[in-house]
Amino acid sequence: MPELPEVETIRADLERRIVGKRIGRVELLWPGCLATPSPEEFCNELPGHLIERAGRRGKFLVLDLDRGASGVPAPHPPGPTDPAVQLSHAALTVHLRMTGRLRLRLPRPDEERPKHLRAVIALTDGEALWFEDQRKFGRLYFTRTPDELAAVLRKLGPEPLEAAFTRDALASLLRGRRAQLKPLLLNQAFVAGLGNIYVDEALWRARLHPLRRSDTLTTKEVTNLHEAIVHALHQGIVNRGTTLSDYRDAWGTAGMNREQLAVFRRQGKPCPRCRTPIEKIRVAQRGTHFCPRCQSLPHTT
DNA sequence: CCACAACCCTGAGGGC
DNA sequence: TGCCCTCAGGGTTGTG
Repeated sequence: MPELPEVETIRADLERRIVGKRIGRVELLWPGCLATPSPEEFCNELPGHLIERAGRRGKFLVLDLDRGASGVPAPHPPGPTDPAVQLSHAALTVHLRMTGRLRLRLPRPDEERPKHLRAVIALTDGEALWFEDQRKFGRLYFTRTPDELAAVLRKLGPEPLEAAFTRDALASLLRGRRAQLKPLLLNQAFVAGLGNIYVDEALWRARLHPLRRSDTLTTKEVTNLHEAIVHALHQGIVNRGTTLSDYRDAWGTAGMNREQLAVFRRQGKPCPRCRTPIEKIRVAQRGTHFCPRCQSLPHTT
């Protein structure tokens, strides 16, 4: 399940390898993976665009494209320093959801294609971006204006690894919320990029019970939670992501963060801090792992 | 705002 | 071998 660290790993790898390259032929092997626009528009309009940047927003990978469309004049030709130049760009956005993979490879002429290949974005230098997805939850978005891209990303909360996400910012977000911590942190509108793995890991590090109500945290606990979120995500990135079964980076290689996990899918195994066996419960329809001793729930809930 | 559940989907693993 | 059931879960949608 690719979360922020996994998407960030893929983004950083792609950034070095595909920026400045041009998109060639596009194949949709399973059109259902396309969120927007129509398959015809996608296959006809995407080729020719130059990839200018590999960005990320939460768990979305955003490839910024030039305006492409050779020969089509801009609606209102801007001057060379006009910010509208930036704002006019198209984008190819990917959400990997559960089992999605994005791989950059040099296809061999006679090779067999994997069963779960859903889309192929060829580059004009001969390489190709493969979008694979066993469970068909992942989605591609081709947007042609900043407004269209903004509509895709509009519900996302703040980026937890940006400078603006301070301890005080988290405290301010928490103010007035009364949900349980686990579902709140999974909510992408609250903070963008956390998923089941890193929420469990962050709550363990902060010594907070997943069912703890968000409006009962002390100042010190908010500080701990902030530090724990940032630490869990950074550690995931340093280790190039967590591979439980499906996740692979842009070269098809597994991440190494699984060995560093304190609680996730470690039920019955000793807590790295206190050796108490890790427990697994179900919260918000998600498997939730925690140390019953380190992360005890106050009697006041 | 919050909790809950169905839905989208495939493959792995258990029971018989 | 094979069939049925459960489980895995990110995000959307709808209900209360």
